[in-house]
Amino acid sequence: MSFASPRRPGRPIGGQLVIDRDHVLDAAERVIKREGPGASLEAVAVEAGVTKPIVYDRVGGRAELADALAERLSDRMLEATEDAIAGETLNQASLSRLVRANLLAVAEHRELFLYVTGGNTEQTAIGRLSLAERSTTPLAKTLAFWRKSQGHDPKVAEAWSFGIVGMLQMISVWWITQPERAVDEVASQISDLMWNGLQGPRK
Amino acid sequence: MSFASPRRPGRPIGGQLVIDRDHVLDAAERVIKREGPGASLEAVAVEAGVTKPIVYDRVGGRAELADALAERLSDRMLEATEDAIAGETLNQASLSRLVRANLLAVAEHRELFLYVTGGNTEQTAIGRLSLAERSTTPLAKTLAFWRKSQGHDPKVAEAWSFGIVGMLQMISVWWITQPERAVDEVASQISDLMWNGLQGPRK
DNA sequence: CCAGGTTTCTTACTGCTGGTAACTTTCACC
DNA sequence: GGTGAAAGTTACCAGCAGTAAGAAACCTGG
Repeated sequence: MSFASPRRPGRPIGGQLVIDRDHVLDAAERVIKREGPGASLEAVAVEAGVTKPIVYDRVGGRAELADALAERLSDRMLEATEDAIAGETLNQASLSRLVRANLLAVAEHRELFLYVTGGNTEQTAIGRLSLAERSTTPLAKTLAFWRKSQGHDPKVAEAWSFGIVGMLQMISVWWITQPERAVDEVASQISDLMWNGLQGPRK
Repeated sequence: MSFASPRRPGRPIGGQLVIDRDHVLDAAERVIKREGPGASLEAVAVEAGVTKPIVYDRVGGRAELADALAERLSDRMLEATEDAIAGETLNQASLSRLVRANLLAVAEHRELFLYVTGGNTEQTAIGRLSLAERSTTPLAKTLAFWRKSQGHDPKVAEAWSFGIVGMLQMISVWWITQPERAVDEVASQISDLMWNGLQGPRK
């Protein structure tokens, strides 16, 4: 859609804006999937059928692109994990399915995941946190509620959610470089660790 | 030491090799500490008092530099965490000290940590795994032994150690961007989560 | 003692990328 | 119709990773 054919400089003949932000972001995802996490903004522009300044106008520079793609990716992953537990109350089995769904979602968007969690060169932390925070914010709320309902201090929720997300991210990176490993086994092992940890201290 | 003054091309007057690998790596650490994780190889060369081809000869390109620095950093962090538990058998209190020592070590080498765990652009995963694997390998051994001694299946050790290291890395990144947060509180919360998780299923 | 090869380092370059300034064409309004 | 805003493109700059080629000192065989 919106095939900006004019190779001619100047305002397009039809008038009005032709290329929207999502068109550029879609192109970016295709390029990253094809060329890997090292894909350049120039390649994104070519894939989108526009020129570089358009990319900068619509989404900003490299850091902002990573941030925008992080938002899209985290939405998809949240959706996938929520589907996995399907409204069921949290228990060991549903947690295992959640971890499994997370691993599979990362594998499906492998290159995109590496791009988003990878370096923004300047402030590397931001890139990794930007994906993480979109997951930790809802997770922290759930955790705080869960803790309170069990008569425990909900204050740990924020730190725990970052810990859990970090665990999932590292396991994902590790797993996608170990293709022979069975996803069910890894998901089961990790969900065991998480589930026991979440129970709080034994009396 | 080894102040290569000759701005003149050609073999140095004293004969023999003058700049060794460690000299370049030391310079790289200083530059990264001063200029942040985005420091260039050119800046490293200047700081070392040499030119770029020397850097490439001694340590290789950007990826190899990150790998070499990851090795140094992981050595220091392992030392710091081992000092924290000081040979004591693993329990909840010593685990908390371990997590605390880890956080403080990351804070001390903040920029270097971000450089090492940050993007190697091309294959981002490698950079993060290279630091992680140096921690997980000994940790997995310890975990496997611990599990066996408690009558549990030691097979989970590898996945668990990656999960734990990922948790620590993410918590570290999060914590160093939240300077107001008390380190003892975070260390205590995270060690709680870990300790309970490690205990295995309750009967 | 000196010619040629070896070691060690520098100069100078290529190719690419992120980012931007300046120009060009069309539209919309009065 | 003329004028300014809108929407693009061309063409550029600066900086960086990485490398090829050359220059000075040292070493070795005759």
